Amino acid sequence: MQVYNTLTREKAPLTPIEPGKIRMYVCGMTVYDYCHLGHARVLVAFDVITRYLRAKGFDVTYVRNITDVDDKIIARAQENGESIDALTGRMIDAMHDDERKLFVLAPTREPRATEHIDDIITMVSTLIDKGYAYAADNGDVYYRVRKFDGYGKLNNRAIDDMLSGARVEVDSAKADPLDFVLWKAAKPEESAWVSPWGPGRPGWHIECSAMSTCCLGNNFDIHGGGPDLTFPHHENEIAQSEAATGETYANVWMHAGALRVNDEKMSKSLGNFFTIRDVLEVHDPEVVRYLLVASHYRSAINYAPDALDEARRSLERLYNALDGVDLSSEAVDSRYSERFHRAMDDDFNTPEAMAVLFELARDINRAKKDGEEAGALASELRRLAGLLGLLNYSPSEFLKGGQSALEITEEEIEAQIQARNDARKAKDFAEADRIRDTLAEKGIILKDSREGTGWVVEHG
RNA sequence: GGCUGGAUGGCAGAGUGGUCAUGCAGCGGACUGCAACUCCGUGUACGCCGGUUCGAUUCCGACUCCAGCCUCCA
Repeated sequence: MQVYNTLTREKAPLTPIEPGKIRMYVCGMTVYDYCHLGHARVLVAFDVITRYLRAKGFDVTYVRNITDVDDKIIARAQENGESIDALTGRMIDAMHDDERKLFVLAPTREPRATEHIDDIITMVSTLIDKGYAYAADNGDVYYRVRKFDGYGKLNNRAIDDMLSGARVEVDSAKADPLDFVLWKAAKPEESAWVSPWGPGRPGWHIECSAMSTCCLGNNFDIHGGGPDLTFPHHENEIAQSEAATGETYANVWMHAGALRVNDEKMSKSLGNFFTIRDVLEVHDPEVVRYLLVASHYRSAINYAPDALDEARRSLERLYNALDGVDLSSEAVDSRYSERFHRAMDDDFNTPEAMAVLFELARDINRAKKDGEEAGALASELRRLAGLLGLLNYSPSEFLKGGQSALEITEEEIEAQIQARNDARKAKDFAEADRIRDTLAEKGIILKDSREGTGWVVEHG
């Protein structure tokens, strides 16, 4: 199993710290708003990684935090005129709902920053004791970046290069512009936690260091996150944790690629982001998931309207292959499985793994055509796709899906099909075609076969 | 400016030192009353210039262009 490590910028064999076990931490959401497609990308990427590692027999402990204390949360709660707890509670529920819809399995643990304030305070104290942090006059506590030798190693950056680009902060209590905040003093009106440095709340970076260490130990296997977290967030986590514990923090750093919208960066500041729930209003969750899995996890994905339509048509091919085949038989054909695993073993190469799925589909279709038993192949297709979290539905569920939008019931469709088949028997093809066209206008596509007439719902 | 990663057929997207990615779309054929599904066939694709090699899209070097990070963001 080869995995690309952002820290070394190369693939290397994955060697668990404890044989057979993988301890993984992924930076989760700041819960002040609904999750957007960029979140979906990260969620799905690490879901596939977890599913596959487990399928390979690893005992995976997957920890993904929730940031439920932060400036943006405070601001948004105020804006909405609701309490912080009400806001974060609502957003956490919504996030779980989005995840389930996208077939993302729940992480093993989901620690919340507010539940780890003591651990955070302990770590900040340790950093102060070791000389890596200092309490400033304004009540903030800062990390002394220049004190940590390895600073910049994740991003291959020299400290002095950063200085030239650093923003000049007019009104700062920092001893050095590069220093970053570990503990923020509360403003008079704000709710705050008691600390040795006065009332305040944790800085963003420290919570991940504290929670990952608490849940997984000082040294763990994989640390993941979105593409824009490598700097400064992950760089700062390394500085905090390694200074505090004296041990190597995460062995492997994994970062998902960016998700772009119509060839533009998707960002809060540009305001062009799609929430997951908006997209799922219009598109089947598995279609969205397919789109995300069809590219390698590290490459950029461009989200565009056409891309989802194409994803649906590709998925239809897979479901069409499964359609009408008995899926109860045992899946055993090592040829496909071997190739699938070879692809996934190479840094989770999902596009290549999916090529195997489509070859399976073709072989199933050939077998069906030749009247051969296709059950074992179909079961294999379903099993392998399941490792990617795909083909969760029955073929008819998927192919006949989206009926809620239809203005015709299943009974009416069946009645029309019967009427058409009567017309066909009577060689009244004009009438038969008229019925078929009428149904087509309503989004119902008929499929004649030896076994009878079936139907699917047309999309797009 | 610094760092990182890209440039593959109409589109999406893997990969490889020398016969095949895969999907969508297109075209031709088969099946069908006609369709849909499906099957078979089909495309001088690898940014540009040099080098290494019997042979490079794949290795090396230069160049051009693009994106991300360096500021809250997954």
